[in-house]
Amino acid sequence: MSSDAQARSTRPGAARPGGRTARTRERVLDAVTSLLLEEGYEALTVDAVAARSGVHRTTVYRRWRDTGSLLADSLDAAREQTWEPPDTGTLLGDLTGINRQIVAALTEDPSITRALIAASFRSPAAARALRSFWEDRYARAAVAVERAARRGEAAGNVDARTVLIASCAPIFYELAVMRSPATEDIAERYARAGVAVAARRS
Amino acid sequence: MSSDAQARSTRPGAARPGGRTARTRERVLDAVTSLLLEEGYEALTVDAVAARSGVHRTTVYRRWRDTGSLLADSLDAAREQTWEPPDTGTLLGDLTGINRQIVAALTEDPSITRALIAASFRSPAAARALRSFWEDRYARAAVAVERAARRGEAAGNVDARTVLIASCAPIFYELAVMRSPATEDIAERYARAGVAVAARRS
DNA sequence: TGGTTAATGCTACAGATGTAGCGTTAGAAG
DNA sequence: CTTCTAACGCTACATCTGTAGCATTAACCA
Repeated sequence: MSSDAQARSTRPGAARPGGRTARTRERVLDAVTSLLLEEGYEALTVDAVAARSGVHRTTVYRRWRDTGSLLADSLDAAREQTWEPPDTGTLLGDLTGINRQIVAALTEDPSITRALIAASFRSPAAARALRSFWEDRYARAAVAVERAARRGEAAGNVDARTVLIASCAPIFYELAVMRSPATEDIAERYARAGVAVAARRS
Repeated sequence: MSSDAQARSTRPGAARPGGRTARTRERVLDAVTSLLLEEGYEALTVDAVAARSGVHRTTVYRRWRDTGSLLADSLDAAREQTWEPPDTGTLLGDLTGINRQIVAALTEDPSITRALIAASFRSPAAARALRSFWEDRYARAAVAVERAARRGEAAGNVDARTVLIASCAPIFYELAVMRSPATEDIAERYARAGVAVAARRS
């Protein structure tokens, strides 16, 4: 399910998905990923993508509208659908593991996750992609909270998403919004916050 | 202390702060605030600010460099330095009150806070202003956690900033990053997360 | 009061965003 | 193999960003 599948139902690519259209799409998205890796998000301009892909810039604008859509579609194409949360035997361990992945995603260079967040403020398509990606992650990670409840680490009536947000949101906030330097313990510190929320009976 | 005071020590405004320089600054910052209120953040272009203020666009670029700096300087000029956290008698009440203020700031239209976050991804000056503003708020709000510790609601050795981030970060995350719709209970829900973190002995 | 020069005004330029109109090419169907 | 037309290529345009160089104005000091 592509992030602009709806758009493509009335825009280029719907009536003739074969041959040239698919080739254009592949060349453009390849250019996006290579540009991101080699030059970073600042260099991801429509002009640069067009030049590198050999596809004309007006065609890129017609099909993707802005760099946020390009980024969203590129991530969408490369997305692994098999992510599962770690299962370490304790809620603290599971949440710490998830947080470590987020820390890594936000501090790597170039950080696609940070690029997507930045793009989301200018591009509705990027905002939708960001939101759906993480909502999917939280839905998949809910099982970690349910396991904790069965072990007695979490209250039975606790909302899994609230626990996960309590654990993850401070990581996004510190590293992506406030750009605080990443400390060694940040993943575990806020995982403990998630544990505290889970344990609290409401 | 202005957000680009350092810049102005070597750039326009340092040697001749009187008369014309001050007038130019005032006219430009007035144009920024009125543009923000009337047209929103998307309309806040250097060209529009220059046109409205009557100051030439190259002068705006010379003194502020980008719209993020304009925004940061404008906020800085209007900033009230007297904020204090609510004192309701319970930690939950205090944190809920703080969160309600953040919810209001992020959902009002136009939201200057959201505009500043958006700008921070493109403008170092805006990023600095955002960070310093909220660090100041957390420092001032720490007293609420200390009061809670004296009442026995919080562990004595708990880090106040961690509690505040646990309470506030999910609000920023949901409303500013993920753009989830604001629910009625969101302020209190994550204030409870802060309370849980505070109560937990570490 | 006049001289110095900081600060501003102005023109020009290079690059990026995003759109409009029209010509061209190549899938898809008969 | 021919026809139709979706998708693409191309040119042109308007707007915005950000910078460079030079002319002009007005603050500040002697």
